[in-house]
Amino acid sequence: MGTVSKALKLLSYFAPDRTEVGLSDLTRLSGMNKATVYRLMGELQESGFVEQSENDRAYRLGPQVLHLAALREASTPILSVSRRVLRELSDETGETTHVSLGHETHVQTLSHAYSPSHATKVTMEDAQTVTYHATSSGLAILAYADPEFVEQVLAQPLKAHTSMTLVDPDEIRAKLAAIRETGLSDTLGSFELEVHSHAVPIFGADRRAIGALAVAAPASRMSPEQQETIRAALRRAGAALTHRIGGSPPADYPQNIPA
Amino acid sequence: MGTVSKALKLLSYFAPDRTEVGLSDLTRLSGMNKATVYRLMGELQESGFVEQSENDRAYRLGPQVLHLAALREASTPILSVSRRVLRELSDETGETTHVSLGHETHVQTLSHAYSPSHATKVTMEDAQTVTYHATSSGLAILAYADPEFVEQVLAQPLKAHTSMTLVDPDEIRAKLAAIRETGLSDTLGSFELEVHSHAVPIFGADRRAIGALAVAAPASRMSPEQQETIRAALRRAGAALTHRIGGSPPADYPQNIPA
DNA sequence: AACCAACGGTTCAAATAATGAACCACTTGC
DNA sequence: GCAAGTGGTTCATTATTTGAACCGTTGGTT
Repeated sequence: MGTVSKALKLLSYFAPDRTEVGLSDLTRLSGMNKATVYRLMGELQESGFVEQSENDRAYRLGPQVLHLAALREASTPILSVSRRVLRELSDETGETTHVSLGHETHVQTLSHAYSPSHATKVTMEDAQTVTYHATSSGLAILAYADPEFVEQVLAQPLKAHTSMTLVDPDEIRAKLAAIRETGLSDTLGSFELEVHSHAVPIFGADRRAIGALAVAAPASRMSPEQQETIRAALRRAGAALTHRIGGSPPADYPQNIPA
Repeated sequence: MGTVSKALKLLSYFAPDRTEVGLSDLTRLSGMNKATVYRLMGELQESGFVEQSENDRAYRLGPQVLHLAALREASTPILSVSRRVLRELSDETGETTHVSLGHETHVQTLSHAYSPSHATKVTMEDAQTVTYHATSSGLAILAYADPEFVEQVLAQPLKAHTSMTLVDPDEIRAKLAAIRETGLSDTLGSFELEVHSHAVPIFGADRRAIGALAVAAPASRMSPEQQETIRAALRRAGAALTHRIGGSPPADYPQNIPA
């Protein structure tokens, strides 16, 4: 692993529940030498990727990441576009919605929206890291990913988040095939019990799945009618989001599924 | 310069008008060896900071920057908060508004809002890089920056963007002192002719200026009354933004300026 | 069709930068 | 006043980065 990768890996230890990290923590988390971490963080700081708290000297992400994100948005505006799509989808379905992006080994939630319709709802945090195999979003992405990428994901240890999580690679492959039939994935309690989640893949300009759009609802509220509402709304919203970021679904993506 | 800094410097060549850059371009822009650029970009790609176009192999910023920005927003939500502040300020003043962040050698616009009030307005792009000395935002930040930082900025060559740009360090120092009197900066045509811009600094938790909030209007529309409206609105909005990101103005910041 | 220039990508000995054990100064809790 | 934690620093050893020259392709010109 090159020096640059090591430095960037240090950035990955920031998380929603750990927005500030000290030098010693980073050293432990990364397993690198303290002097190395210190120097790398110093370089990251010079470039504005992290900044240091005045009093306790803990590191936090710096303003430079906002700048780069603004630039990325200028070319591929998935965030700003998805915000509106999420808002509409939440209003339409009355449930919590979110978009996620597929990464090398995991899926990251990017943005979410709540609906005021119900007092009980699935709550979310942005920038959460979740697994491919246990989430409807992750499975939706996998269903339209390169087969070798799927195998790479399935070759890793698959954690059983709940008793409902699919951890058998063969079962997951079957599930992915089923998802490809409809273009829509759903999981019941496989990441968190009592949560019934539906998702559709979002495609980039190269017709590959780059992320997913999802609706998460309490299982208790998931009547067959509600499920049909969600599936229809999700299909429309997903197609809209894919289109508005300049992407296109692959030729074999089920376009017009009759009710 | 360490390897990490070199890699991160490569990211700085992305701009609103150059969202995709090829290997040879990066080599020329950075002055580094092609093999070096290739390897560094490869590492940036592995970490998801950039991705490569399928057809022409040009690099563009990757999804990882969005993830980090979402995290940064979770701890210091300047972007999401500023969006609302900008909206209100634009509605109130009828003009274009924007927030910028101060960096080592330059200022970067982060987000902006337009007003529908007038057909003619100042147009903006997010993630633009501008100079400290020629913009009201930059001067507002400098007025509340460390004196040594000010000298560092003034020691660089100061480009005359227009005939109105202040380029004499002494004149700029005088201007900064004047800004400190009122806590508000304005420039007329110093970055672009015919644009009259007002700005207030935004302070972080450590009471240092981290950025600026600005209103940019066509000079022709800037009557004394309109100017007073803008100054008052800007003062309020700036205080609100500083407060809502968890920051505080320094003790010597003029708080309640009578009209 | 032959040419040329520019592109992305690759190689490997030489040069340079990264590394890590041990260190210091400081703060916190007992 | 001790012990254990913190952030920060040093410097000989080591491993990585570097860059000139290379290859294969592509697209435009003669």
